[in-house]
Amino acid sequence: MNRLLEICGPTATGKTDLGVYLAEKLNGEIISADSRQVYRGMTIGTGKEYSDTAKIWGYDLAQPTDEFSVAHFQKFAHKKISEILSHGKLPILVGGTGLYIRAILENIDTTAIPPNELLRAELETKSVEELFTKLHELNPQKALSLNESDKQNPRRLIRALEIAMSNKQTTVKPILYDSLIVGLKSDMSYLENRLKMSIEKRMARGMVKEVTDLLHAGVPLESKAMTATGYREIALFILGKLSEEEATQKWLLSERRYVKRQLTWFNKRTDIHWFDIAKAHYKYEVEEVVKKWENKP
RNA sequence: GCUGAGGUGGUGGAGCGGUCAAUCACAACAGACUGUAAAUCUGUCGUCCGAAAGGGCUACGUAGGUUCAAAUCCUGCCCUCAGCA
Repeated sequence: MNRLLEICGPTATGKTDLGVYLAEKLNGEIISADSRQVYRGMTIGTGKEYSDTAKIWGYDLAQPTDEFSVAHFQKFAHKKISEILSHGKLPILVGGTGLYIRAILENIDTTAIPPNELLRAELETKSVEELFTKLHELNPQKALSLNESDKQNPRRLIRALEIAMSNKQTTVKPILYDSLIVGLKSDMSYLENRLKMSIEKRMARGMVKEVTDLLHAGVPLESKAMTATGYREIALFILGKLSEEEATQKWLLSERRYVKRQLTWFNKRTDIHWFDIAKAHYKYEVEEVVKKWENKP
């Protein structure tokens, strides 16, 4: 089976950095699995990094006002991975968006069913109880499989209904790659420190200008792209609703909360090889593990 | 110094005699996750015992008082803010 190296972990742990390092050593190319780096014009705030030596795919796939979701990513990534493989190189999937990674490694199948905007608009007016009742009528099995949290999550209920009402059949897709998953993390106080520094760096690099440009280009404050951490906060600063100090403070807070959600997601997986980025030579340890995996028949 | 407003849990901020360990929001902590996923949603959240039901203890600036009962009413004191001097 084709090999795929996967590097995951919370934000600001140096995943791309490690990816570039390994790409050089192992003749690989990187694909970013990040739901916000796909947007053009969102560079500083989403932490895009560029390398002269390693190819990085997956940036700037859409306009911030475009519709973009896992399904688009899945299609893109599968295609890109097979291209890289056909050149005899190692594909390295690098990112912090759990669902996107899962869509590739486990090949999520409901992505074949597209959104139905009309239906969504209609369902959005209903209460979660009504949505649940309706789902229970159409697909009792799915309805009963939902946990207490999802039963009260309108977005998930609407999507479940969308699937239940679609006439397209989903087929279980096979797993396509033999993958090694490397995870990067450290303890929270260490990560928080890195977040702080990363925000300072991004501000110095021109985050305010980047957000100003987006606003001038007509990207609405409520748009999905603008929910990326930091963007709304800085936009509010630009609009005079927050001081710079307040804005960066709130930004740090949302980064922190994002990191925790990412860790909740990744910690659940049992197939991740974790490395502590606070350790001086973790890169070499990763390299060793990866090489062993690569040389295995 | 005088006048007015106010001091509530980690924070903002309700409550204005009993149903108050105190609405709500935020933060914190834990969790969910199959086309919005950096999104969305759930649970916990004074403290102690308990698996739970439930129970104990300490709390609404501070010291007293009134009352069967006070975060809520009265008085002194301390502090904060606004206006006048």
